Amino acid sequence: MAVRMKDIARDLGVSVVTVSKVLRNHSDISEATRQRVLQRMKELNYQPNLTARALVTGRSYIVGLVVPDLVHPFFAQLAKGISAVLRGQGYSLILASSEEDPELEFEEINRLLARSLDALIIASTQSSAEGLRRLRESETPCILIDRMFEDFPASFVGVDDVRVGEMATEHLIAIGCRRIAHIRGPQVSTAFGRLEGYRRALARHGMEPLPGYIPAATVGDDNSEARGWNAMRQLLELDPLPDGVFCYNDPAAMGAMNAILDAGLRIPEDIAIIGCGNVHYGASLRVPLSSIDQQSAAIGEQAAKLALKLMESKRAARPKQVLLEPRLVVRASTQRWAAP
Amino acid sequence: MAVRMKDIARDLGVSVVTVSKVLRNHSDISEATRQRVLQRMKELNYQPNLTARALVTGRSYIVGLVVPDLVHPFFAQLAKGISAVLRGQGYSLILASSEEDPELEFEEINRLLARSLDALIIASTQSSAEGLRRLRESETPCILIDRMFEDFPASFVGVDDVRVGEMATEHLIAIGCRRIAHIRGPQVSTAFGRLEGYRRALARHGMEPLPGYIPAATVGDDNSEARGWNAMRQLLELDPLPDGVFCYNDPAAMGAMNAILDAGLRIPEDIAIIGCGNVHYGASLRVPLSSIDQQSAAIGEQAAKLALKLMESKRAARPKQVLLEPRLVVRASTQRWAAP
DNA sequence: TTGAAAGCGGTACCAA
DNA sequence: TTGGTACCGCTTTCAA
Repeated sequence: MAVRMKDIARDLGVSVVTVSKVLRNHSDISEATRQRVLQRMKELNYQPNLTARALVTGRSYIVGLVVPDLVHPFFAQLAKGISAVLRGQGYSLILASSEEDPELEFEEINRLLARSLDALIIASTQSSAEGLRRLRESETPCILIDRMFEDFPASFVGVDDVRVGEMATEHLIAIGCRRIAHIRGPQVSTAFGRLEGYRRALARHGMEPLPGYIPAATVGDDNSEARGWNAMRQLLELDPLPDGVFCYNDPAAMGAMNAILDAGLRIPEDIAIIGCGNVHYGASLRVPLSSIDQQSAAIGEQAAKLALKLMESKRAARPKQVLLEPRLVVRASTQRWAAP
Repeated sequence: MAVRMKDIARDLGVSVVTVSKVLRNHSDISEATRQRVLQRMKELNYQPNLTARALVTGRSYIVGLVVPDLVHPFFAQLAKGISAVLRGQGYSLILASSEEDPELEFEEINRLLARSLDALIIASTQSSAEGLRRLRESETPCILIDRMFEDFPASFVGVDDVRVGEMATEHLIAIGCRRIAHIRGPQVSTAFGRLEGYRRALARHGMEPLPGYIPAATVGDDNSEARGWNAMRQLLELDPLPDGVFCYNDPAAMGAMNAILDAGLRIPEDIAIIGCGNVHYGASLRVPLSSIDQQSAAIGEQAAKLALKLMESKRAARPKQVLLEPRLVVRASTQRWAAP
């Protein structure tokens, strides 16, 4: 069994309290005693039981992270960034995946709350903040990432998604596209924002989406790539064909690109494609993919730092919003000259 | 604050013990009392404090997972699979990333042990089992995945890496390659096994690696892709050039492919490439990548099931080995006719 | 400088 | 059927 304070105390003929104080560097312990205790701890390889400590202090040093899909590189990078920052401060990370299912997410949140987390970081899949009510009631510091809710008073870290949509669409316009479609994402703020940005950019240039140019993600497709492929198939039925497509994320863009190439069309000559997320293998694809960088590493880092701040502060700190600026990354899938 | 048993007991004029028994479906509670308690629990939305429960029962319902790199799709899929199986049984998953650093991994293991996990699943980055000594001493059920140690009596789930190496190399031979190089991985069992398989397959056909044909991964490269690129650059300096390369994983293969294409050579006409892992975007690459499927989903699932079994069994169950058979997936990067 | 006692939120055992 | 008591491993308070 594991070594306990009791064991050390017994061995040294001191009390448990004394051992506890040494462990936490209390000043009211004589140097001699301190040394003896430290010595014995080292010998026995003592590790304090964090569960017990959590119970009495109310601080678990555990942070929860809920993401829709771990395999999506964006969320994997996020998790990595968060984990790296927290590790340095002695925190552990409990990970839960919602599989893009609001119901499942709800259950996972409850389970996590039962573990008395010190903070929860979540890219929620809910379409309204209603499902997060219990989370708010628990008063656990909470940080939304990537996807936000207007009516939910929590901190948020993410990119400005309207800017994302504008940036991508403006870029397609700049390279000469005139019939620009948008493969949109599921019912979350990210997708809404990007769609809004797309509309605004078009409007600014006196354009608007042609009928059928905004195919919705098919429900039931198990991943973004399949959704992108299906949505692109729909677009390829249209007349006139789009000459540029802005996809709500990179996996969808990969699916769309495959659909285009399989149909015998060329990228970017016939149809230019831009995605979002800038996944790290984007440069190695059949056609290297232009993308709007979502700053996943920065989001993870900022979210973790914000979590640390919220956990340290005694009183409930005011929610804070961190909006990062997206960045355009141009690769072959949009590399062509502007039409005259 | 959160609702406690004490609150419910007080409200109903019963004892805490009674409440506790209802919660755990003890039979020695009258139906009437049971209903009243359940009723009140629902009203107050009671959630048992898992930390407290863990302290007294010695079961935390937490499983730890340590991987070298979350962003690597193989490990992301693994984590997803494990999490899915455990979720159904009420377990949570604490995730730690070792960043391929044995020292860091050592620290993470210690921290996890302090949380009294019920089991630990680990793709270890240690080059010997020595760093895992404390883990064994703790008697926490432990499951090695992907990478194993001969001299460490723990369960293992993974593919047969010698088979992986043989399969890849045999395939290159079958399509007509005669000068086959191998870009090898870091100092872990996976890499050793694949290298061994490569040698055996060559030997079986009366071949052997030419000098310089097994470039070592450059230390300091921050990821497999960069390693693959650098190693391929070394190979491209050689005379004669290899006409087939087996890479220890897919990211390395992607790096290698980029190096080849950037040098103006063709895949697979000049050099055929095969990787390992079968990452899910492999089909969308510049040249769709042939690969040996490592069964990441199956590994995750099996590891989680094995963990469940070990946790349920009272006495320390004997370590069990699960060796999965790899599968060859042929794509364009090795699609060419055998030489006459 | 040290430690006895109380308690964190539960569960186990046994007596009422 | 119900509940008192002890206890899990640690921290906090306060008296010695």
